[in-house]
Amino acid sequence: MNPIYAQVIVDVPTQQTNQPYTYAIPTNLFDLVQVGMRVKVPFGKRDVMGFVVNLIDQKPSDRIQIKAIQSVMDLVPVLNSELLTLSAHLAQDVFAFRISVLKMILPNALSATYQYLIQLQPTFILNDESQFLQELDQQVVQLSDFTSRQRRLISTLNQQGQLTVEMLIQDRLGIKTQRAYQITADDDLLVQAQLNLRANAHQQSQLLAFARQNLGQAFTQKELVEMTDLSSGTLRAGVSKGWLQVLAVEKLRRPQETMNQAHEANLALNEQQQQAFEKIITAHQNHTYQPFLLEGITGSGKTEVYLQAAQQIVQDGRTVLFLVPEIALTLQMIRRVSSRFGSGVAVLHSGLSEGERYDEWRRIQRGDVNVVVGARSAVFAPLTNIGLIIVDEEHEVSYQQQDNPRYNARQVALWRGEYHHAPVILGSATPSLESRARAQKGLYQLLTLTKRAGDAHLPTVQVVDMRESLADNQETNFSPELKQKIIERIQTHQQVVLLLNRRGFSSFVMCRDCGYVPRDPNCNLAMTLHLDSHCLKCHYCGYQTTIPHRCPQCQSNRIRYYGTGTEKVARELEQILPEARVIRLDQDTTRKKGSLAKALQDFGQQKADILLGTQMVAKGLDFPNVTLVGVLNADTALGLPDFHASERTFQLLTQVSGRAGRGQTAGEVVVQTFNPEHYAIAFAQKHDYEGFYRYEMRLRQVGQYPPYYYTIQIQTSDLDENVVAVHTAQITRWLKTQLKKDVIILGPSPQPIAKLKKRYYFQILLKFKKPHENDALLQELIQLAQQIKGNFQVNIVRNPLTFM
DNA sequence: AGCACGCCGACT
DNA sequence: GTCGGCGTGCTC
Repeated sequence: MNPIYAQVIVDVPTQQTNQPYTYAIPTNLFDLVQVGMRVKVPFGKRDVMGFVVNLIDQKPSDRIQIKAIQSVMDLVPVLNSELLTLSAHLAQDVFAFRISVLKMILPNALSATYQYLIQLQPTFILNDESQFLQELDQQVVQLSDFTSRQRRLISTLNQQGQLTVEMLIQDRLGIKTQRAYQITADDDLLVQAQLNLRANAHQQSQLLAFARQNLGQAFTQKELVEMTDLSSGTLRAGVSKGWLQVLAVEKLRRPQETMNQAHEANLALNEQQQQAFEKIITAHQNHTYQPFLLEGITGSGKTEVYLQAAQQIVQDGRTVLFLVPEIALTLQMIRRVSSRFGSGVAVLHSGLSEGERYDEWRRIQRGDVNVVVGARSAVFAPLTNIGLIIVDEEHEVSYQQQDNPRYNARQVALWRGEYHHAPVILGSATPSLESRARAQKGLYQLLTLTKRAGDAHLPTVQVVDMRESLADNQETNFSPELKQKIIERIQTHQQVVLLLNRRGFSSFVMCRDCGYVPRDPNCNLAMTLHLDSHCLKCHYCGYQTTIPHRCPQCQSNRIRYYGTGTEKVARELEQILPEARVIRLDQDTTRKKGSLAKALQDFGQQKADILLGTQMVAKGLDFPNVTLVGVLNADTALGLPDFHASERTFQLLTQVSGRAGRGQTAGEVVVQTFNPEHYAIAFAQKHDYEGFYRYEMRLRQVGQYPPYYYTIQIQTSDLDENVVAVHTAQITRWLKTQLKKDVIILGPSPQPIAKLKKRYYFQILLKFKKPHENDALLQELIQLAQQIKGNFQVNIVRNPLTFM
């Protein structure tokens, strides 16, 4: 029997509607409705968009009244069964609504817009109240254009027949078309036309000649004009005489970076690269899911391994998904991939316009491409037959989406690799502890690259103790050592990269004399400065204390918050080195599209001596003439109230050190710090990732942090401070009775000041051993919290990266 | 989300 | 008495 009911996820993102609704398929839509398509369905008093997730032949229950699907929005499904399954899995995993996940997976262009067509009828009576309707400059409106009072009036007038309201659900964006001509006449007719032509009608004669040679074919207007040198007027004449027919053909909006890339040749692999390559290919040939952790020092040629493996997979007829972090270097990497794979590449990243993104997505959807390269959201590319997934710089936090749905692209990549029985390469010079630990356990296969390409060596790293530099009470960003080395480089026309670490900027207190940072006695994490309430607070467990005026360690009174900006540093540079040409790179200077690329290009062409920037200068830049890297303040991230602080600092220092000495001349790195003995800095100095890994893992184990424990953050909020406090305490009590004894509960800990939209926030933190052991309970918590009246809200974050 | 229902205070 | 404020509940 034919399925006559469709289960639909409706476009209403609430807890109560987070379930499939059953609709009847009317007979005229019988052959049209398929799983994975978007449909318009009546929902309550209005129509909404929805996704068909299942077809069934029986009502799930006799008690419910069933409505019929109104219309189908797609000709072919926009979601295949893999992505539908993934959406269900992700919704569970990140505690998000299924509809939010479905919409996130698709390009924005396919998210419905809800509009209304309002037409005034002859019976319309104009008065003060209804005047706004008369004054509407267009008939198509959005509900948000009106106040609730106006909406009420529209509804009344509609009932009285004074106006009609029609609902329009549309794609946010259409398919762009281009005028084209098809040669529809047969040869006889064209010959006849040629005979009847006036002798001086050269243009038309030329058109007829062209048409006879290309019978039945179609060309865009642009192509025709270029090929024949005819005017568009002649073409129109051809149409009116019945030789040609006008049609609209699809015009794909292609991102600029994919165009006209010169082909790049393969480089020879060294022995280590070759070994890594072969292991990956073997997994591919065996058609098995196998994650690889490719741990290769900076400059060891990880990219070459990715690209050659990808080539092999493409040759074998399967497709490749290549993820790069959303950083300054995304475009550079995309160009490189494009240059190897030509027109078979699609790109997806945040810099695309909605139209470009939609069109690239459609090229993938139809199977026109075999390689997709892009940032976080590219992990949802509708590729079929995936043979390899690459996650470059797998430790990057930008793979984690920071707002709901908070998915992690690296995790999704592994999920898809498993689904397609394909190898997944996680590559990094400084793998995340989590991934490295999994390699240790044998869950991932570890591949290592320890040699730099060519003759290049890793740079020497000098650590400068800023406590000494600042002893003479000068507030400078430059130690004498760094100053001296910069001067030398500029005199010999070499280039310098300076990193000003802004992460954790001025959010904590540090002693300028001894580097002491107040830490919370329970968690041993740096406490966050709250200037408004004049206190220091541990965001992890809620411990709170006053701001010290004297350093408890050395009794100095120079204990204060710490921070500086690139602008300030640039001014100081100008004083020290007036002749140096400096390019500044930070959020402010790179906000405009293309300005970052321009700045990097200028630096590459040596139009400047010094590149001064924030985190974005640390990753992936490859300038052979850079022989000195200076880190102005290595410490700031260490002050973050986050157990990842050391890991982030080590990664940043290692990555930025990798920018020096990529050419013939050896490189040097100067790291300025108030904590010269800190292990993250010491291991980075020795380029010793493995040493850092072992040391940090011991600390994580003792402190009961990931990767030894999984974490869940339960965020609660309300407009009323007392209400949220009471409910959060209640939830904590409930959790204590429900959770297993070995689950560690931290908190509740309040955020003392109302944050966004005047809401007050609390958090509870759970630490536990098995990844999904509390999922059912947390779902139950969401259900329970939903029944609480008022503005109280609960939000659950898996593996949080920040703790308020 | 958006819409109706229903309860309460402020007005022709 | 009724208009309209908003809290509450439902949508196949």
